[in-house]
Amino acid sequence: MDGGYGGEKSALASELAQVLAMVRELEARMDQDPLPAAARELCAELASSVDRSIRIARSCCGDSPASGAGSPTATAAMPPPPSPRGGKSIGLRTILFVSSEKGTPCVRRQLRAASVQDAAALDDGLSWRKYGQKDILGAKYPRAYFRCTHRHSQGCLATKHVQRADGDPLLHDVVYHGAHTCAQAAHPSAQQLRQELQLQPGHGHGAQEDQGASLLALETEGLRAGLLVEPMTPYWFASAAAAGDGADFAGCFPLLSPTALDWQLRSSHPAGSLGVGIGMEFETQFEELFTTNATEPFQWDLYAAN
DNA sequence: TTAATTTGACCTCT
DNA sequence: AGAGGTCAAATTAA
Repeated sequence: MDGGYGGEKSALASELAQVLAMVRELEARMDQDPLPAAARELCAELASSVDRSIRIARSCCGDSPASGAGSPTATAAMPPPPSPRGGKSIGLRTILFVSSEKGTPCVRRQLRAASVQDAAALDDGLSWRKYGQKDILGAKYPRAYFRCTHRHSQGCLATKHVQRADGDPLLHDVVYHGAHTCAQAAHPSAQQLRQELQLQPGHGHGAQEDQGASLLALETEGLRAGLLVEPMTPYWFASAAAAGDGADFAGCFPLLSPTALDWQLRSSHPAGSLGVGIGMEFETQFEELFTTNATEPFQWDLYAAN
């Protein structure tokens, strides 16, 4: 352990290095033929990364968040990197996409390591055996395929594949297919995965069945949100301030969809009335809500903003 | 010696 | 035909 602020300094350094890499990539794309979607994605990533950097810097330097929103206890409890789910993974930020593509539910996580060294620790605590690796068209890094070590001995069909994100060696895309049915199914990670895999379209959210739709679950530092979205299209959070006028919900985050529609995530949970400032960055709101009300389940709904 | 990883070949799907 | 996913023999590590 590197007690004190060592870990956070390293996280900050890697976060800033990532920002730099994205800026350079963005610069390079400016000269190309219109690639609005790619540029927009980069901008969203950039904004999100800067936001995280600022928060890390604040926590490292003992700077108060100065927002006036949220309770002091909440901000004091905030920064230590989350310990996501029992395993050795130091996964710092997780985004879950629960999809029903090809009829087989899967869970997609984006795990960011604090440093290149930490990337090896993106282990989820479960035992996997690598059975293949493939270069993916247009991707900088190959995709590695894993299946459960106990596939043959216990007939466990769980698989996953891991791919490093282009332009960001710290970001890993992990897609899980199937839940563990072997002995390690009792492992916290496997149990959570099983739970997530049960979040399928038409189940448990009151959302109507929609042909080809997927359930998108977002998780930031353990706080979860679930919503029904269009078929497995990538979504990004915009960092713009929310504008939930007239709504009863204090927690209201903008979600930018590739269909050019603006969406808003609204919390119907009492936690939404915790006095969180509307103008704060969504991730900060997420963390504020989570740290002040971590034990409560959250329910979210997706609204078109226009 | 056993288990895990690597890697080229093969299969399936679009 | 090409891309993604899986198989299995060869190789490496424990």
